[in-house]
Amino acid sequence: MNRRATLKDVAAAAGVSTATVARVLHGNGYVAEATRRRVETAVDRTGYHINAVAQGLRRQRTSTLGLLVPGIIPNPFFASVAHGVEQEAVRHGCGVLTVNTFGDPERERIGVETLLRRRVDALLFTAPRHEDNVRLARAADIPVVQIERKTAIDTLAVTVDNWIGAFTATRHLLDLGHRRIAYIGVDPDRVRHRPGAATHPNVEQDRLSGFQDAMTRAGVPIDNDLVALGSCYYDQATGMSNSIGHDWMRTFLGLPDPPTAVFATSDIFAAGVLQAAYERGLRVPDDVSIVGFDDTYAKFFAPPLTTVGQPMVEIGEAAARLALRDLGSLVGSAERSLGFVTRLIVRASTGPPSHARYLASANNRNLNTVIDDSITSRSDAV
Amino acid sequence: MNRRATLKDVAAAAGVSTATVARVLHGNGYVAEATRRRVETAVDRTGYHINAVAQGLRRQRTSTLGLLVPGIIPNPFFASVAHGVEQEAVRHGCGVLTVNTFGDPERERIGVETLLRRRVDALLFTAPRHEDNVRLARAADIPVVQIERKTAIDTLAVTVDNWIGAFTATRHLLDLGHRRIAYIGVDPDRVRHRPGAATHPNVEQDRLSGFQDAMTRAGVPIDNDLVALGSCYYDQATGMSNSIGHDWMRTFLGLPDPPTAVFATSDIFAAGVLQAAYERGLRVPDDVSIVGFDDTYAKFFAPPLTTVGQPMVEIGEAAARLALRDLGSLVGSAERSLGFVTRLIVRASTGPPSHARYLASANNRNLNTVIDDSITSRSDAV
DNA sequence: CATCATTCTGTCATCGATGACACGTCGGGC
DNA sequence: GCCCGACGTGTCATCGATGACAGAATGATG
Repeated sequence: MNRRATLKDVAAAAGVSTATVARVLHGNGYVAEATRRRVETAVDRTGYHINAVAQGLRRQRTSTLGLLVPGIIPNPFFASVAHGVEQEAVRHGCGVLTVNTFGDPERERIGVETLLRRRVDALLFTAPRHEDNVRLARAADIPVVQIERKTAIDTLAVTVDNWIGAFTATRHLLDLGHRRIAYIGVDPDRVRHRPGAATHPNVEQDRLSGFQDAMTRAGVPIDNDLVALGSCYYDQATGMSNSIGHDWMRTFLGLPDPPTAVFATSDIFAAGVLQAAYERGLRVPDDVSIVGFDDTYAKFFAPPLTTVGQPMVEIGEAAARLALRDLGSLVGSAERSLGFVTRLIVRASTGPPSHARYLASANNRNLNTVIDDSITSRSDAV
Repeated sequence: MNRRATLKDVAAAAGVSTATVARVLHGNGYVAEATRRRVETAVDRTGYHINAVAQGLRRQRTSTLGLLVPGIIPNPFFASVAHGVEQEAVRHGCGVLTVNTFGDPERERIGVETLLRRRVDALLFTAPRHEDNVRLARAADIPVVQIERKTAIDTLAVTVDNWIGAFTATRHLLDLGHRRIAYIGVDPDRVRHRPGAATHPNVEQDRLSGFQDAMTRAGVPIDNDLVALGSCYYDQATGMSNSIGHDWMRTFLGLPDPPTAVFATSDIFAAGVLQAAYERGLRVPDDVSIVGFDDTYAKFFAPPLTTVGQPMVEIGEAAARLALRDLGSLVGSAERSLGFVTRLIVRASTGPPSHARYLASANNRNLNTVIDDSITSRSDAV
């Protein structure tokens, strides 16, 4: 079995024409029962596997989605989205070609060109980095989906409401009685002013606004000393983004009046916060409460972290579905954009501040909240 | 620009034949300077991207690797390996088609067939699940690489020495003065007796043996109450593998003479151990030392975990290189199998047991060890 | 001036599957 | 006996790039 069997080989083995074999393979057209059986045994005997390359050329359809991700390391968020995309694609008989861009516009461009060359049926950008690249994809006349972030180019899109996520998390802390709440996030301005960058949703701005709005509505003043804005979510070189949370938390703890709660806009930032707290011998949530974002690492920490969960797998699935639907009917009949919401997942890292423990009680307003008792039940840890 | 431009379109636009355009594109054969320029502008003007599908059919080579992974969730080990594969593939101008098998033999089979249909140039199995599937791939006459685990079928392979990893970790704890050391791992027998399963290296057996051998050589008896053997690394349904570590640690802590150190064969097991310790108000490493495995989550924990690191990205890269080299020269001139070693990464979760703190000192033998001071320096935490 | 190597370009069969089309054989209804 | 629809099967152009081959033009050499 040196050369792979072709349709022709099978046809010869079964003593029929290639058209008949094709009919058997795809189950369309008329084929006599006896012939069908003869062909089927011939297929088995020759170990024939249809050649998807030739098929793709002929059909002008490869049943392949192209997926661009900034890097599945170190952020498991993208791994989960990619997983969702793959899962949904497989359900539709499609494969997924994944390209890592490392968040670099140039690599992203190369990725787009590679995928266009390979004639993917649709192109999915996760956190697109430069609008020129999205435009390039658009020009190829295939469905394009932007996930999580969106450049100025109009395409299909799947996004998440970050404002409500941040708002709910902050509100949760306020409801517990916290007043000195620190925020560790990324500076919206630095992201905004990158040329060609994604503009909507403005993830960083929305998270910051959600925090600010919750504070303001509760009549709690925001102490600028407690608002830490970095330049990015993780360091490309070292990947050590937890050091960002760690360093800021150390700074906070050096303040005359340190925060009783910290809201970090990523589980990895929160990891650093937790580490700094641990170093000082602080108990969580007894001495300080911590909320993360993403629900990636959160449940593995000690204590398991309260966090703002994003439906990562569902996002990926929705993106794939959007792309594949658009493949079917070119008229954009249904919606071209899907929005998801976050949910606050309450685990064991948040509780009332020590000085206000007495007013704890159950005035914890319910606003899109889930209690995760899976491992360390709340009562267990407090 | 409704239809994508083809070679013919470019040729027409430049007033030459398709052969000439091809020559310009690939830079081989003779082309007059003036013609070359004319063709190049025609390429730009038409927005031409070579059709890799047609190219693949003609050349009988798709420049695509097929990668089977049990699932990039919840285990980031596979995500990192996949990342390495992708990175190396891109360097060689190849793409990667990834299929998740969820560790299910049947899904693995379907994945192999899908990838064979798509005529990938090589097939990489990460933790192959059933030897029949590997055999199926072998029959297709393309390079096959088995990563991390290996079935009875002979192919190219990339593996890691787990024995030395477990041995070193245990030795590290012994050197620190620990005698009551618990082991949380997976039962080698349950894995071994799965039909068609991977047999080499026997990851579970090697890790257990490494632990046992280190203890035995140090003359320390093994308490079977402190050896926990589960059935798998993570629960397919819930993915909550940290509960395994959590539950076992609770059991250990209920013992009359609890362990002073725990060696868990996965960072996620270790996460559960850490959580259980935290619930009891124990300090790490002051009250109990913890060592993990994989170096996936380890550095994000509080305190950052001492762990046995596996060179995940390098493994992926090596696997891709092996596959691609074999593509070039069909004669297996060089080695057909690559072995990697683990390294012990010492962070802040291990220290001398409290009753033996006085004999701590620096008799910490060096055996393939790395000290990671990146965040929480050791002295800082102890 | 003949010869030959070098440079430059075009023609066309091929990779393997597809599906429109044509052709042939039934059996039933008129 | 004729016509028509339902079956059953084969032929062949096509998708787009490739590269072997042939042919043509140019310049150099004896």
